[in-house]
Formats: sequence, C-alpha cells, structure tokens
Amino acid sequence: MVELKLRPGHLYSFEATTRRLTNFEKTAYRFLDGFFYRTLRLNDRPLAVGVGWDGAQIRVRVEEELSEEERTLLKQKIRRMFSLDVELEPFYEQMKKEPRLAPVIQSRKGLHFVLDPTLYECLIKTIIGQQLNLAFASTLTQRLIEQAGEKIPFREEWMLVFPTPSQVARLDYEDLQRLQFNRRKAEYVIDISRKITAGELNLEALERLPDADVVEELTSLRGVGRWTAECLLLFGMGRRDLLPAADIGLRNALKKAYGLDRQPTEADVRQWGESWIPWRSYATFYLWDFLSGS
DNA sequence: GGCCAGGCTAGCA
DNA sequence: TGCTAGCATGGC
Repeated sequence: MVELKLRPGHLYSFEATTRRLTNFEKTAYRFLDGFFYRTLRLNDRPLAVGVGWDGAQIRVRVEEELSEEERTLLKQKIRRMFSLDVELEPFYEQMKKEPRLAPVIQSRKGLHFVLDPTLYECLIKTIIGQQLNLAFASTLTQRLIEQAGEKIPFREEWMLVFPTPSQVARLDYEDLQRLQFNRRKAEYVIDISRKITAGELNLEALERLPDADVVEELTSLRGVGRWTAECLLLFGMGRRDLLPAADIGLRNALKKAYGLDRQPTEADVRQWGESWIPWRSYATFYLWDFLSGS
C-alpha cells in the first residue's frame, strides 16, 4: 500500500471540488472511507487510486506497490487532474466587478476543475453526452465501460477501467446499438477509436496547440462539433478561457443567475462573456455548478 | 403524452 | 451560408 501527499499550490476547497464527483462523475468515482476511488492507467498499468483530504493536503492512496517512476507519474497525474497548481485569486478579483455573478463565484471559492485522466476518456464521454440528459448519458458511458473495459480486483471486489482506444476499436457498431446508442453515435465513438489505434489521430499532440487550433483539428472529426471540442479543452486539458456559449446548461444557469424570464441566446452569452476573459472556463464551470443546485 | 436534454450530421434550399 | 429533421431514451 502506498500513500502520497500533495499540497495544493493555492486556495483550494476539496469539498467543493469533489462534490460533483459522486453526482456527474458517478460512473468513474466511488466514494469509500473518505476517499474518492477511480481507476486509471500508469504506463498502461491499470490501478485503483483513492483521493482524499487531510485538511491541508490531498491524500493519494493505492493498495498496491509502485515503482519510483510510477509514484512520480501518479503525482503528476493527480496534480493535473485535480488542478492543484491553478491559482484562482485573479479570477475572484476580476469577478467582483460582476454584480450578478459575484455571489455565485464567492460562495464557491476554492472550487476547481477535476479533469479526466486521459483526453480519450474525455472525448468519448463528451460525445456520448451530446444532446442527452446527464442521467442517460451516464448510463450509456457505464455500459460502454462494462462492454469494452477490463476489470481489476479491488478489496475483494473489482473495479472497471475505462477502455483504451484499441479495446473500443474492436467493437462493432451493433454492439453499441444493443446498449441503446443511436447508430450515428456508435459510429462516432468506434470510428474515432479506430483512428487513434491506426495512428491517424493523436490527441496528446493537440496539447501543444492553442485553443482555436485544437477546435479546428477536432471538429474535422465526424461526430465532433464545436461544443464537444470545447468540452475537451475544458475537462480534458483544463484550458482557462473557453466559453461554450451555445451550451444549454450555461444558458440556463445565466437565466437563473441573472433572473431572466427567457433563456439567453448564444450571442448574449458571448457578449456577457467578454468581461470574463481570460477566465471564461471558470466562470462557465462555476455557473454549471450553480445550476446543478448546490 | 409532450417536450426538452450540458449536439451533430446530412440533406435541402 | 443557413435551416431543419432525425436520432434513442429518460425525466419532468
């Protein structure tokens, strides 16, 4: 058993940050003994990793032995996934000037993104979530993991590991249709996985590109529109200034926060968002959190 | 039963 | 370039 500690570089609320894990990310995370457990891969080795909080630091728990290299990798991965090096004070300062948003922001101080461990997982989950209500999207994701992923032992039981591109590439469209994916969504998910497996698509290489280029590259894929590309930049890469202005959730959140009697248009959102630059991702994220009722 | 879900593509003007 | 039907199901 290995336990590591990681200190956040800046103001950090573990409680606010993990609140959504048992809700929106409930297919990935399992809460047990004060730790949020999920599986991820270190150099292709699947592991169950628990993440908790000791009041000042993140506790990371793995119930197997790790090499020095794996420890280093795990630390890097968790720091990145839990946004431990993101400094939000400038964001809070800037948003004080937004009277209608300030209460939403100030009551969530220390809330950070929890990123997916891989860009592939993020992209596939986002495609599955297109247009569907979150509950059903989560059901479909879970079914994909059960169909294509592998199981690893965990405390007398097992946990599922999100499948690799090659594991999904081996499926037929009909396999996913049986899980109640619509035909086109089955094609998007499998075709993209096959492209990655064939070496025709390298998601990691996109990390080096600016936002606009990532959107351009990704939207050339069948099944990926602007919203999906922006979600990858947000929840896969943690980019700080994305505004998914057409997003239904964001528009509903603004309607609620601003006390409007109709849903604002995409153009409204873009215009209001101008004054959130360069923190539009975080403004969006805090509004989503506000909408989900906490 | 009807309409909307944290969209996208293909087909048509 | 811009508009819209269709998708497959759950939740309200």
